[in-house]
Amino acid sequence: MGTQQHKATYHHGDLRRALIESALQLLETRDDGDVGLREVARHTCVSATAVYRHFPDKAALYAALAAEGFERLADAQLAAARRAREDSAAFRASGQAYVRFALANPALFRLMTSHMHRDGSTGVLLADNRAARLLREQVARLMPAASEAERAVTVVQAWALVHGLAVLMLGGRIPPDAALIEAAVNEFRPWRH
Amino acid sequence: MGTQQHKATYHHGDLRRALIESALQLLETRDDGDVGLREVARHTCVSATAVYRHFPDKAALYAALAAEGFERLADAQLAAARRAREDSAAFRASGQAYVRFALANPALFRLMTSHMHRDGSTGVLLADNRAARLLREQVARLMPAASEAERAVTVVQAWALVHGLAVLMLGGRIPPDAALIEAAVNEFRPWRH
DNA sequence: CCGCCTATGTTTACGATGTAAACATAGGCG
DNA sequence: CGCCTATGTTTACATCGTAAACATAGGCGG
Repeated sequence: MGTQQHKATYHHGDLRRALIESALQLLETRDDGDVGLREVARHTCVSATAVYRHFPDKAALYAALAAEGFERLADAQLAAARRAREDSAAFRASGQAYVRFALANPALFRLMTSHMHRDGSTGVLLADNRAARLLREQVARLMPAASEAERAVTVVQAWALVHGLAVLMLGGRIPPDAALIEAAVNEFRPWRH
Repeated sequence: MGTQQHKATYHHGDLRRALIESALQLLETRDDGDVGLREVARHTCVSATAVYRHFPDKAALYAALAAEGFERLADAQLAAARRAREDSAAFRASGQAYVRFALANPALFRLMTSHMHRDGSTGVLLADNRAARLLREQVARLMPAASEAERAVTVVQAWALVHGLAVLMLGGRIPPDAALIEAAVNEFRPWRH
């Protein structure tokens, strides 16, 4: 079955990491973002309460998973942006990458966004900021003449657009069509007046 | 305590309705969209399993709540649209109403969108379609010269924009600022080329 | 008007979950 | 070498969703 192996020693080498990867692995088999504490413990061949040696509670596990997810999302966006050889193309590419990431990792994406852990203690905001920083830089490059406030609004618009696309497509309220993603993202060009 | 009263008779007058309203009432006290079957039953002064006489399972209750929520959302948008005396103003007003509804009813909105019941048996899609229909009509009026495909893309963009705004603000990733809502929604005018 | 039938609630029960507390062991540091 | 602490296990409990068996109320046929 899909369980991990090793566990040769009583003391697991790095259980924290193993738990996170078990959970991520389990998330790929689902479409809702619910993993279950005991479930990931089982999948890691470890006692249910062993999780509590590495995470204070379920929310903390989720926070770690979300952090990992945000890292991967930012990586995907940066990679897509780098593949483009023009600023506006890079902007659009990273936007499309956002939506594609959500569609490719539905459960993980849902966990990142739906189970929003409001406490600022986790690394989530930092990871999130990597993507946010890229977005701000892109907008600044595309709208050099605009005021800071105008750019801020554009940042919010762009983020909301791709996030809304992702969520609506994941929820089945909009067809998860690749062409539609392209069209909806590419038509967004607020810096032309 | 916040519990309902009556229950004079053994047979509740209209328990189904009472359960739904208890649940909606409970949702107002939360910010995550989780109500709990037993919790609703308790709040209605009724046995836990009585719920199953009116809903096959928890998902069905959620579907009913979501349906109710979508009705209210559509009402809010239609009302906002009617208050405007110009087409583009109505369009913007109903968009802002969408976001404001989400911020005013965080738990209900989250229940509607996050716990997406994929089965098409419920009335959710119908209610949802009331708002979707309004949106399509508005876009058609605003872009009379555009092709059907262009309009479809604009519909998706507009929907994604307000939905993304709502979700990101609810998640605390964007400040839930009234001025920001206005700016982000009003700057969206894709029918000008 | 009476008695049964069915719709509607209740009780009890079961498995699963998140988590606290007490216990066990392994491996590094004195 | 022996203890101490970090890490994992066992046991236990409250809660949850839900199934099954039971109870009652109130309308309908006689």
